[in-house]
Amino acid sequence: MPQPSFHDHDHSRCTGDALARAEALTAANGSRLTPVRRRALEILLEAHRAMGAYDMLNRLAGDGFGNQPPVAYRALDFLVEQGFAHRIQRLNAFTACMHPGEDHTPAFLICRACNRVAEAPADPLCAALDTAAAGLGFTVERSTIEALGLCPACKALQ
Amino acid sequence: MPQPSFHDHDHSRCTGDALARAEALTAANGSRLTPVRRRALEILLEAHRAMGAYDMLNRLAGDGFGNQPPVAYRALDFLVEQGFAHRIQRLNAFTACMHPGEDHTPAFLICRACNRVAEAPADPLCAALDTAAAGLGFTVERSTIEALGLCPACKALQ
DNA sequence: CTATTGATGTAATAGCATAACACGTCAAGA
DNA sequence: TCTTGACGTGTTATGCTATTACATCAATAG
Repeated sequence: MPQPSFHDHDHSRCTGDALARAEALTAANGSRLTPVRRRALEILLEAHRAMGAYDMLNRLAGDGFGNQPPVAYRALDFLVEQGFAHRIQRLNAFTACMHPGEDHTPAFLICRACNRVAEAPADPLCAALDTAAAGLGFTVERSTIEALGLCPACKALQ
Repeated sequence: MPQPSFHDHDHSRCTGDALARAEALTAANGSRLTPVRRRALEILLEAHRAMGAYDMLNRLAGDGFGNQPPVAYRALDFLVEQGFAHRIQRLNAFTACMHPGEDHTPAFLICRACNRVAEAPADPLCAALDTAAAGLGFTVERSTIEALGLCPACKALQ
């Protein structure tokens, strides 16, 4: 199940998979995938693109949940903590994780034309970063790797 | 002239150097290092740490420049465009570039305790990222590499 | 001389994020 | 059973970050 956003794929299936995995993981670790949280994850998965907290808030409010910012931020923070979603710094936005439960630090490829985001494997990159940092006496706890550019589809349209 | 922020160094000298280089570079490329812009760069260099746009704005306003946000954002955007400063996505903040004119894409090491930021060389990392992205058909134009963790000094205090 | 460009100043607004408090539920332990 | 504590949710209010739009001015090219 290779790269997500820049390739065609059975979307309903990947959404269902991710939800099922989220259920399983939360059940296993004692945290709770409550209705808001679950719905937030569904929305992220269905959107299949990076989504701002306020967009999420509107969707949640439309579904009968609260309509104040903390509602969205709390749900999103939970999903990020659990590894079900990632935060894209550059976009102030969130995106569903394509590999929940695998404990990875991905690189994000952000298309500046269509705004889609893909995850790319970045474990070797992170390792290199850790090493470089260690050389300066710095201990890395979390890393952010994001690239802005053009996805294949948008490049073709230029 | 190795790593900046996490080591002692002659700070007034590095500030002067950077300013002089900025003068030279702008003179050479036809852009103008106007008073606000120059002052913004001085402030960044003297602060020697990442600084939010509104902190910058206060400093600039105190020096007799305008006191509306665009004043700070325009100066900072200019400095970033010219390569005299970098934006730290994770902090919504800006920091003076330690190697102006060298056209590099650094990695930033952000200490979560003292909030200081150091630049680490990241050209190999960027190259790896470009390659990984190219494998997915994605063309990288700009990359952001930031690590959050503990600097040597703060680690020692734990 | 004037048309254009670039820089600055200002007002207004949009967008992102969090602190603080109230309330309800549920489960563990007295 | 009662109660206490932890957690989750809702809401108010606020603060921080960033941009759009418009007016003004100076320098310069034609």
